[in-house]
Amino acid sequence: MQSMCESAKAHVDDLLVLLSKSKMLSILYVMNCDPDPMRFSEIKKRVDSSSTTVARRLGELEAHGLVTRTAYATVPATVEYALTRDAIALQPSLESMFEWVLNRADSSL
Amino acid sequence: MQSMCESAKAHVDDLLVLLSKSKMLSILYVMNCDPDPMRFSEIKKRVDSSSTTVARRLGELEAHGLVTRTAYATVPATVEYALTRDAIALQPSLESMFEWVLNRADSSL
DNA sequence: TTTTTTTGTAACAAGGTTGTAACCTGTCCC
DNA sequence: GGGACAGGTTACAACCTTGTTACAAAAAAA
Repeated sequence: MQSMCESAKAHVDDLLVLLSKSKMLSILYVMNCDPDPMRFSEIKKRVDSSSTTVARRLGELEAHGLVTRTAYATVPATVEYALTRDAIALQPSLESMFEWVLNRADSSL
Repeated sequence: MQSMCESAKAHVDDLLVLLSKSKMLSILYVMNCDPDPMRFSEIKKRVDSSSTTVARRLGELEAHGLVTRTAYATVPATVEYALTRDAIALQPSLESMFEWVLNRADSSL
């Protein structure tokens, strides 16, 4: 953590801060569960959070190149979010982390 | 996320909130890197955070049964923290997540 | 005409979180 | 007596983050 060059450390911190934001792991997880692009309302429903927070998180993910946003000129508007290749590379970690979480939640009942 | 019984959902949320707290992933990661128990000052130095935050995080981890705290009556006091078996089970996920993070930080230089 | 739908944004108050600085315990050493 | 050390705790101000509410747009349905 402390033994790297300054800029690498900054990038690592940046990513850890990103991943540690509320609902971030959940969003990445639900998007990973389903390989198809997902609509805003579907993500919001699955992670069970406010529009504001979901919109903020998706914006942050897009800014970091982890999701793409595609808007269609339908009525009413349709917007699809998809994970980028980089984000998909995170899939195995997320899956095993959630497996651990679910396991632990189960055994604590 | 939304399709489970209420209490399981609460436990999952609880764990996700825990893991999403600042420096939490870093603490678990540095403790995983080295299999030996680790002292407070060593953890603090490696994750580069304030005593207050490190103490709070370690307390939360202990409350969740993810670390054990052992105090020795040396002079001055020595306290060692160790991951529990449960926390060690999270190791593979953390390792591959950090690998992804480091990779990504590297390529963005 | 009014309502409904999707996908957001803006403002704001309430609450949560952080680091800093000060302090503490207990013993050894000067 | 006065440090120094490890491992914290406490108080507090500053900052960050959250949800809520209101609003938007455009067309189709009631």
